[in-house]
Amino acid sequence: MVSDADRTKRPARMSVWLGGKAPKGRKAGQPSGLDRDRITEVTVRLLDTEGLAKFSMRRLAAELGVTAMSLYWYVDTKDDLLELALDAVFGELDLSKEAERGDDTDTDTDTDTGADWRDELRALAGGYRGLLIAHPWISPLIGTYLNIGPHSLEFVGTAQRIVRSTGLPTRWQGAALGAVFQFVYGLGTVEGHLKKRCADAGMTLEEYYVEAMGATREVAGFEQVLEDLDEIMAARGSETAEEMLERDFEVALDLMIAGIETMTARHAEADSDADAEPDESAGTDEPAVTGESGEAA
Amino acid sequence: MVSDADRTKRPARMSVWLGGKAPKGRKAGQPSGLDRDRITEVTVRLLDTEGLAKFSMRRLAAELGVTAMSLYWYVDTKDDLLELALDAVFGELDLSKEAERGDDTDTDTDTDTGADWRDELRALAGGYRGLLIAHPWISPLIGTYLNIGPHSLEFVGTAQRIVRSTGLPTRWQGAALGAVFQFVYGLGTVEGHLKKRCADAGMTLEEYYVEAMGATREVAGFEQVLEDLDEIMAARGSETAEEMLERDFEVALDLMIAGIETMTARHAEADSDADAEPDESAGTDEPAVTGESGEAA
DNA sequence: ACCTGAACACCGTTCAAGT
DNA sequence: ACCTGAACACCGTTCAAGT
Repeated sequence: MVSDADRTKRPARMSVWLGGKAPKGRKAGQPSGLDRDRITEVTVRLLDTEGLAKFSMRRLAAELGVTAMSLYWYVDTKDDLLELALDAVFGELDLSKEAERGDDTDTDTDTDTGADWRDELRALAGGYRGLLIAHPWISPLIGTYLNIGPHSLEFVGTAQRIVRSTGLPTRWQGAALGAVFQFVYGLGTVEGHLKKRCADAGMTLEEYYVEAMGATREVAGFEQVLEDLDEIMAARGSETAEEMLERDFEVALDLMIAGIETMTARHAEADSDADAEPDESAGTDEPAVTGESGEAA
Repeated sequence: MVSDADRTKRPARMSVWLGGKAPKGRKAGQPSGLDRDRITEVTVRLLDTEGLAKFSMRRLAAELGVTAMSLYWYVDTKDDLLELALDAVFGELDLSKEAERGDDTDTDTDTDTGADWRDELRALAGGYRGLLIAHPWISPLIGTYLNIGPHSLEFVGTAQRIVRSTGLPTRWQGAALGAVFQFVYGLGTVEGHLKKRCADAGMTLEEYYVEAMGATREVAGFEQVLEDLDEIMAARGSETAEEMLERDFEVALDLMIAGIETMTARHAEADSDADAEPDESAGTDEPAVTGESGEAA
């Protein structure tokens, strides 16, 4: 668990989304105008401005003009509240660029109908990265919780649908999903922390780099590592650090898209003797999806 | 910061590795037999067995048979201690399969000399994944700290060297490094948490999946997501959950290796008119390396 | 139905004091 | 040089009590 909520023993429900207390409040009769939505909203705002480490039930209560204990009327534990905040943030994703949820699973499974899935993948990955950068605190939460709120599931569902439409054999789709979204998760995590630290220190990204590289230089015996970095910095021309990060992200995505295409093609030519569809789904070895939505989220 | 150490204001050094107090202790004159190495060692053990959330200076002190305040003789803050523990764990990596650190940068830059870099990449990525699974607590730390301890830098240096030997144009190498190791970071993070949660709940991975999927089923409106998972589970045959994860990891790596090969080939044919080396390094747009070792680590 | 005060069992860290 | 006790300013959560 991310918070220290485990200091006390408790029935240990797996997630807020499973049979916890009903979302109390709704009718406007509340003395303090509190309800789950409002609490969640302010939680997100506080986490954005002050970070996960400084967030506390007492701090939140103060912000809402109420005692810390009042919050426990609406929420069982701090962890529950963090789960709510996490899913709320996933709601910011604009999934409109993606196909609507269809009832039939067989619509998009053709090998290479248009370049659509590439753009969809780039859009979704970009949105996810944006979330991780705008709200750095979600990163540890994603790793920790089951992540089965409605908005998170919508995201995972969209990702699944896109990967299904790549033409990649079914038994590799789980791996492709993991490759792309775990990469974005890792990158977004680092970028999020990086930008937060810059903001907190009142530095630009450029200034931070100089500082960090100077720091690394003080650790003896690793001149080679530094040399490589210097080379890259020197050669980057007029690009800002921001642009470098952006471009690296896109190149990495291109690399994975190329990988998906190549492996799809390899598979197609491997059974070109049969005229079976490249994604015949039954096989002795199917790909794993971790079940953990963190896998895709 | 990962710990609550920021509750007090402090000069805010960037890392333990930079001009902190010298690693006290060494001579055997200590009344309690304490020194940095021993403290770090026990810290790692406690983090492994009880997790980051339960780790505290007081708990550690108790384990060492000493008051919490004694620790501050050897270490400035809890964060410093966590940085030490993090780097210690990177020391477990066996980097022997990789080429020795060479002084000349031009040795391995040929386009495609042997299949070596593929195996090296798989070995290093596998080792990193193993670390994240064996010590789930390092994941948030990697995202948080500068990560410039000697063992971490050794790891980053090795990763750089491998990517340099792929034949990929220099301006894409940063992205490739990010793609592979951020992916492993993301995957390892989720797998680490997953296995820890299973262990804590006394469940097998299989049991946990059933539980988690049943849980997801309770959230109305996402039958499609579940259907896909069911399909995958049904088709996986005799494979254990463990084996599924393992194979997904390897397929994802294959996918990225295929991506690197494809992009290298594309680049080579793009300037096949000139006989320039594919990694001529100067360009208007060089790839970024975040400077943050978290980028590769 | 909703909110509070006091209390419990914790934190990281400082500081003056001991040996 | 190394370690301690007491203290400060915090935590999440419980529980009995208020309105």
